[in-house]
Amino acid sequence: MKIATYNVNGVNGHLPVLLRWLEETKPDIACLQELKAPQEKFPEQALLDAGYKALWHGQKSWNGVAILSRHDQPVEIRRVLPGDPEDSHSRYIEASVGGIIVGCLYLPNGNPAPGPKFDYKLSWFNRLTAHAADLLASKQPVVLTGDFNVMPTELDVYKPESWTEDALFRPETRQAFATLMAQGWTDAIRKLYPEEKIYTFWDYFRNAFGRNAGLRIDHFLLSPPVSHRLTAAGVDRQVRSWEKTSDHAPVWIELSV
DNA sequence: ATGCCGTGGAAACCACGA
Repeated sequence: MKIATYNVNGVNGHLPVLLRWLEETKPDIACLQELKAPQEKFPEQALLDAGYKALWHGQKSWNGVAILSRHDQPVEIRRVLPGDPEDSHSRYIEASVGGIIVGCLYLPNGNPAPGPKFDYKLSWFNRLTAHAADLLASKQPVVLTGDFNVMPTELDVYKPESWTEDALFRPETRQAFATLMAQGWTDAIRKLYPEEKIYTFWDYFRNAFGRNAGLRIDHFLLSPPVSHRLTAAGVDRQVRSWEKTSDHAPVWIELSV
């Protein structure tokens, strides 16, 4: 079973690329972030025609997350990260699909830091960590995936020294990620490729993709019952080279059944 | 060192992204 995650940076603006990627790589489950579309403007029919049933939580202009399945309809568990009734951003959706609990997330960017946006990032991270502990305690097979907006280590940044003050790489952010991982999650890419420079995002400008000036910020976190099923993982780098593409590339894992 | 590009929505610019 193949599960993928992809920050599409506008599900309608980049729909042709999304459909081409689904057609070419055929993930069984796909998690999307940055839909940038209100609930009623999600391209449900185009995805159904492509063979995918969807569950989504849209928002006008920004954010927005979705879970797609080639097989059974994803069964919604929640569409809000617990812990803050005032939080109006669509950044989390969770479903039972293919016998796995899939949490699809779009963690706040947090820049500029310090400041209120960075505070929001860290507080969102704390809520995620609290919820992740509950998920682990359930002993269920769980996959937490999406755009974490964190480069966990220097290996995950093309030029670490120029990112130390950035919200994606500040010590507080990396510490928050480390605290989450210490609960017992497995970083799928790092389990299989502990030493390789692997990126999932390249800026649109300064020829970032051509220079491979990238970041690894889209991650797959696997609970113990899932991590022992991991057989392969990778990044669909070629998608980033297509016309009218997202600034992120899809990431995927393969699980034994 | 830097939103230099790109999306979406409103308004012909602005917010936001990493």
